[in-house]
Amino acid sequence: MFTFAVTLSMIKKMKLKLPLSYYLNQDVIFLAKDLLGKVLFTEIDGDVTAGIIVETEAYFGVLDKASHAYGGRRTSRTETLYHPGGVSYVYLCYGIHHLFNIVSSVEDEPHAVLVRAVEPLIGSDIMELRRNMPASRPAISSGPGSAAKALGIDRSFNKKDLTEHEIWIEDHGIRYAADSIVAGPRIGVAYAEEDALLPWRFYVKGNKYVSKPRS
DNA sequence: TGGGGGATGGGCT
DNA sequence: GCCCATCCCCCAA
Repeated sequence: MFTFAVTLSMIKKMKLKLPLSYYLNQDVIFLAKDLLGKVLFTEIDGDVTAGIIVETEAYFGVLDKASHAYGGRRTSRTETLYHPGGVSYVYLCYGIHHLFNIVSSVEDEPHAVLVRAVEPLIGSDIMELRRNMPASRPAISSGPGSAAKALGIDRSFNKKDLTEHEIWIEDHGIRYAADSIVAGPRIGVAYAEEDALLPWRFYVKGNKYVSKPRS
């Protein structure tokens, strides 16, 4: 009986990176759900870290009152959202936290998926240094600000090509049963009026890295 | 040019 | 549960 470990170098040799065509999909609600289980990577000064995406939110472009692009708003910040799918959108929230989004769909259709939590997969030791806490604590990568920080994502990652090698996403074949994916209202978007109630937050039921909405 | 507010998180009570 | 850090964005003027 043989056993073997999947090493980082083996993973790097396989063609697991999601292709540009994946991000051009015009159904951002589908993508937000489909991205659960995909693996988000960064490589910074030779340090590779990666986490399994376990919580996302879809932002439905110009029609979505919760989106930065609502009503077709086009500013220097939101310009990234109008780019064709397959780039990152990173912005500073509350002056402190960097929030990472995946821009999707075609040019001038500013859809995006916010990554709200990841489960550490590769480089937990590096994440511990970035977060200044032990990897045993779910808080290390729970919530959009923490997930981005654990992966070393800051504003310099805005508008990066996700098919390149600074930040990218891979499919490692992780799949969740339909009944273990939960859909519910998005977090922190009360200002979006009726759109605040849309069930466009998706997460893996029971996963300890999924963020806890404040009650 | 000014100021109100935000797709949050951590620490303390 | 409460508090507030901290900075950039954005729109009104």
